[in-house]
Amino acid sequence: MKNTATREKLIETGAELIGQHGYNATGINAVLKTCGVPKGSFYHYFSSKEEFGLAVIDQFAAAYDAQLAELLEDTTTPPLERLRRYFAAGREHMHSCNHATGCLIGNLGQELSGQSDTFRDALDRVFQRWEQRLVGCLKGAQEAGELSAALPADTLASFILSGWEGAILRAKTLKSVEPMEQFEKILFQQVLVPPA
Amino acid sequence: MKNTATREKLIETGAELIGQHGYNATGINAVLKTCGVPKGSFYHYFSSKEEFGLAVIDQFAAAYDAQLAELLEDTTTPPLERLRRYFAAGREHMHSCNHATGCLIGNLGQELSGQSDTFRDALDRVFQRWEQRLVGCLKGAQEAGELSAALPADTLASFILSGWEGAILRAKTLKSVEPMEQFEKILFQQVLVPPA
DNA sequence: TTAAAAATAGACCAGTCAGTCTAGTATGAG
DNA sequence: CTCATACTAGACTGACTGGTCTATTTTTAA
Repeated sequence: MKNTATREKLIETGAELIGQHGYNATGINAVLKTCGVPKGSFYHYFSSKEEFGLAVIDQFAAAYDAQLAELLEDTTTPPLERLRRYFAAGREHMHSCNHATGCLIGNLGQELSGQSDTFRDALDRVFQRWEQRLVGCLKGAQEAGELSAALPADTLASFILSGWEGAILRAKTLKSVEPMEQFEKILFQQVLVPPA
Repeated sequence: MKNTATREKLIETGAELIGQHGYNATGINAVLKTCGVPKGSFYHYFSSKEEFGLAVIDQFAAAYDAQLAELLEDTTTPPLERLRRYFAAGREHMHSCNHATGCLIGNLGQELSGQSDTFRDALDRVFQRWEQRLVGCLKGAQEAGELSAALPADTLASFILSGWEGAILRAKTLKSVEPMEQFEKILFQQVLVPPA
């Protein structure tokens, strides 16, 4: 019968709590209590907390990537404008979580990549897929003549991802989206410039 | 008699372990065992784990700021060259810790700013002092004619700090300093440019 | 020399952690 | 109906958590 509803509920609740408090600070019992699932069910679907954590990452990454694709491959909008919309969506999300959650992948990357290679690999794959989406959008901008082709798209993508993740971190500690705005401002003013 | 040696040993060990495993994942007992100090001493010097964590942050921030000042205010070197040296030092540190530790303040900012306002405030103050050091160096560069005065130094400083922290995060998950190099490359090529 | 204060020492506590275990219920196949 | 499997249910375990407690040793000041 494969009742996946309970499994999904666990993952959804896990993503929420881990996003708010981190992986280590989120107890399995807290997840169970929040979504009203007994412990027996948890260990029926997941063999350990680590496997659960990886499932949370996978599910989040899939959903996030779909959203990313929708934004960055929207061919009815000029490439650089798509990027601006992506940044705007990130700022809105930051507001909506009271500057507390930020980016789940970034949070876990910081917390777990020194703790477990399994987690680090999983998170790095997410970052790389994400970077590839940026590369696609940047190449589109270069082909459309919106963006100088002097800089390689993959270097730019790495630069943007780093900067954006860092801006999210600063926004969390500052409790303000200002660092995200400042990052975007200079990025478009100095880096993502039209051909000379 | 104010024996501060034990206290310092605790803080030093704490910084090391928290840097490696994060705050929540570092138990007091582990700190005590590592540096051979009994629990009675710990609670003689610190009233709680939180107070201990704040002391670790303070001590780290002070040491880091001193190093930062030495690098960024070295008037025998042109301002932008000072910045390059600072980035080089960061990359070296990343190598020396096997891409595992990264930046203690960044790590804790990610892990704790959603968990405790006390920690968030302390970490934000560190970031802001850090940013001010950058502002000073950037203004020096503008005065020396190395850097266009078109962009406000404080916006630039925020941009650089965000980007650098994000690059450190990426370097941790990738286990390579490449993101740090790519960030530096584009920063100097596109952002920290001489007056037109 | 002595008494107060500083510091060391670690057994101990209640609570929480991830994970196990046994029992029971629901469901689908034959 | 029958039986195996999927799933629910939660009491329980041993290890570990931050923190307390009492006792002892060391140092300082008078």
